[in-house]
Amino acid sequence: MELDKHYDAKASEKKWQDFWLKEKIYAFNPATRKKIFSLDTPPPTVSGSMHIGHAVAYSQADFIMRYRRMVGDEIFYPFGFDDNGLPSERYVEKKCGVKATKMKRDEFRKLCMEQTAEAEENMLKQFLSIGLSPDLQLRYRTIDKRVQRMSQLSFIEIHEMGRGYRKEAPIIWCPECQTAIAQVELKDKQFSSMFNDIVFKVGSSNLIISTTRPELLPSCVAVFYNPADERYQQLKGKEAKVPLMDFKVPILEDAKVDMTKGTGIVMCCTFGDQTDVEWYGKHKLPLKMSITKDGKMAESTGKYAGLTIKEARTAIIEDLKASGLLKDQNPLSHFVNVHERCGTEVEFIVSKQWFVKYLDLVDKFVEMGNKLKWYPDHMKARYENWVKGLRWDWCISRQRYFGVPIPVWYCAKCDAEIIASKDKLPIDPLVDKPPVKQCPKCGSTEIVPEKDVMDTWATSSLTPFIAAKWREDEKLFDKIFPFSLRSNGHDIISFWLFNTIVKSWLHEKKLPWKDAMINGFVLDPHGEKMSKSKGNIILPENVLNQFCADALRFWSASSKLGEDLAYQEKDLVTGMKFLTKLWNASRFALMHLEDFKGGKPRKMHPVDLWMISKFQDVIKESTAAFEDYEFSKAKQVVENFFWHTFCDNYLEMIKARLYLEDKANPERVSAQYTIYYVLLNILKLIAPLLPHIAEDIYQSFYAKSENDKSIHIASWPIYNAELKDAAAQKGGDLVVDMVTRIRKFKSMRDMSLKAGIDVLTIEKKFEKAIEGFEDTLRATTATSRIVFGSPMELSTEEFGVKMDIALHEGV
RNA sequence: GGGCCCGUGGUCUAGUGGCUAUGACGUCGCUCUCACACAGCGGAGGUCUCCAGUUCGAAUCUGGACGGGCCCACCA
Repeated sequence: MELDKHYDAKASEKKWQDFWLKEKIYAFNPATRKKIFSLDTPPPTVSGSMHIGHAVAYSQADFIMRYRRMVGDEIFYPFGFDDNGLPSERYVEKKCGVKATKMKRDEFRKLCMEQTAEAEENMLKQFLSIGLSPDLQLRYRTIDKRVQRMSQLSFIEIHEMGRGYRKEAPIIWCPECQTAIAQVELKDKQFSSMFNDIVFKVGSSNLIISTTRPELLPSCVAVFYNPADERYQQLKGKEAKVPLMDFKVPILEDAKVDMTKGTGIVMCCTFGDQTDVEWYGKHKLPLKMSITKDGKMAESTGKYAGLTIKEARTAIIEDLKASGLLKDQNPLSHFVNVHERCGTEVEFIVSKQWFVKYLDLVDKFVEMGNKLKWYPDHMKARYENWVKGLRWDWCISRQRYFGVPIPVWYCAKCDAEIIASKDKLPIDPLVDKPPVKQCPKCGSTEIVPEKDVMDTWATSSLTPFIAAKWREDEKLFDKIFPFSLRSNGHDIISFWLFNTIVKSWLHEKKLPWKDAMINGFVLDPHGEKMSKSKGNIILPENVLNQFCADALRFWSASSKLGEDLAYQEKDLVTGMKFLTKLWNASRFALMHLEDFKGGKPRKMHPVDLWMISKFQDVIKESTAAFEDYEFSKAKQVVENFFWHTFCDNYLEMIKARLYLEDKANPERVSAQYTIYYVLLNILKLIAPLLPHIAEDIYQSFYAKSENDKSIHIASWPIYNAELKDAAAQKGGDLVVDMVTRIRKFKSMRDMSLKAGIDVLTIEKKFEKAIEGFEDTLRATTATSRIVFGSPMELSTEEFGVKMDIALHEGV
């Protein structure tokens, strides 16, 4: 079968994607006896569409899986979506024009279920359109009933271990969105503000304190100075009267106070910032909340009650001025934490939260990190840096709507926790009945449900469990767990990767995977991070439209593992050119293979031995690179060999033999055998990276003789030392070198490359080395006669060959 | 402030001790040679960020400086 003149990438990609699904090329066989290779990829959050970073990261993981499949492993390659939590809520609110806070919880959850399910179908199509090869039988959603059950089971087991506990803790709250938010949802924003020097009284003397948040005076619970600060030693143990307020607060020491800032004295309010939260805990300070959940001043603030934060700030400044307690005002510009979504300054409020106790396990987690094999190696340092910096237990409750409910009720009287029974999971305490009618502690019949849901990481940290059916299918789980490979971006080492290790340790006392492959970010052409506000977002669908999936993958394969990758359109163009070149070279090769009967000829031409010998090194290097997850190196090696050695040199060198009149001439058959073998194996080596075109060419010609239903389940080429031929390799390299030299000679004289050479005189000492290559050398350089003697004129740089070139007359 | 990574022709990049530093894009010249002009052949273009050290020898190792990136901490 002949290939069409032009490769229609779009049609081909669609066609083979459908084929792979239909033929179940990626199906995992649970009954397998083969070695299992399993992958745990990040379940994308449901944002409505795949972004370019996804496309690159998932392609990179896919390269490895396609390679392992060809090597002969049984592939366990699940694919999931993380529908829990904020991103989904945001997506739904935006898409449907609703607000979670203004809806009934049930209705909102129902809407989220419908919308995320729909969005996931679309996203899945996008992910498949770049040629990923997961087994869709292994698809999961983190909001699925079975996943909810698993997540709640994990919660209960952790509780049984004595590691789940509930306590009052300050949480980050967005007054605008009326919701608790996580630290990762914070953003720095620069504000111009005012440093207000206000007067606290200690006895009759003045103590000046600088603050940007005078409205928090009603919440003031202490003032601090640095124990090393000699100016304030005499204040120890004394109390300060808070201006405008009717109370005094203790003066305390803390090393965290910056002596150089303001007057070196700072007031602590519950709560102005993270440090206040810390001091509140550390110094056991009382709680005085001045700000309510809707961002207004609380009843307790007396005359300021009901004002917004800004109004209160102005009012208090005015009152301070009127009382002569405002000494000075200095404008300053500082960074404040705002909610990334609405840009509102966040507040801290206190409520009861669920925690997982794990600070005592830090050493264990470090040890686990050491056991994991990191690719690249240095990414381990980031993990360790994070683990060693942990200061708090893991807060897993969220005051949100769309997530896995915390499976607990409480006694309204004594606050006893009533945990759901394991065999009833999943449950929603707001809907389902508690397992007991009355409180086991105090006997009260008044039982209230928990409203909070779990942090999305509490569930998505279970992805290996989810995919391998932990506590569901123990036989399968034992086979799969621990996984072979985890792939994720370096930005979520401290979240997803770390949390997964935590859960895996708690439940199974094992590392969840053997290897971790960490990929970089996609940046814009200038090397900057993409963001909506900068307007420099590259949409994968545009890339796919303008180019194609294989080109996108080709570009994705060009980044070294762990390194960031800048989007350069020219790299996509390069990918397209490569596809064209591969197509054309194959077209040429297959044209000459139509009458090839198969089988290795007894006598191989030296040029063919040269080619096959050189190709062994390519197999070796490419395989080694894939084993180390170095797909960029694998790509480079094959790309370079294919384009330059195979096309530019080898195909040119065998043309004369291919066009021989006598089709059965052994020299021709030797060349046919060689292209059959080398091209097939080049296709295999490139198949993990460019699955569509490799399949297309394979199916057009090789499938009928190779018997594998798809190139992606064909066997990976194996390095064969017996095919290494030192003599042929030397001779071939020498000839290539001479050809280059002669091409240069002609090029410098503006001559056509087919311009004839009468006599080519080559230094005698090379006669033996190029024995058998003379005809090839003559044909490739349009030389009539080669003689060996003592020439003077040209010498090649690499081998020191000396040649004379006597041109035809009149050329 | 702490940790990690990076700094190679105009642009991107390979190379982790050794002959005249790899390749791609761009650029210039030639060639429409029977797979491919989305090509081929050839040319020009680099004090390998800087300084000091180790070494017979450093882009490569060590120390420092400068510049860029990411994560964390801080932000009264």
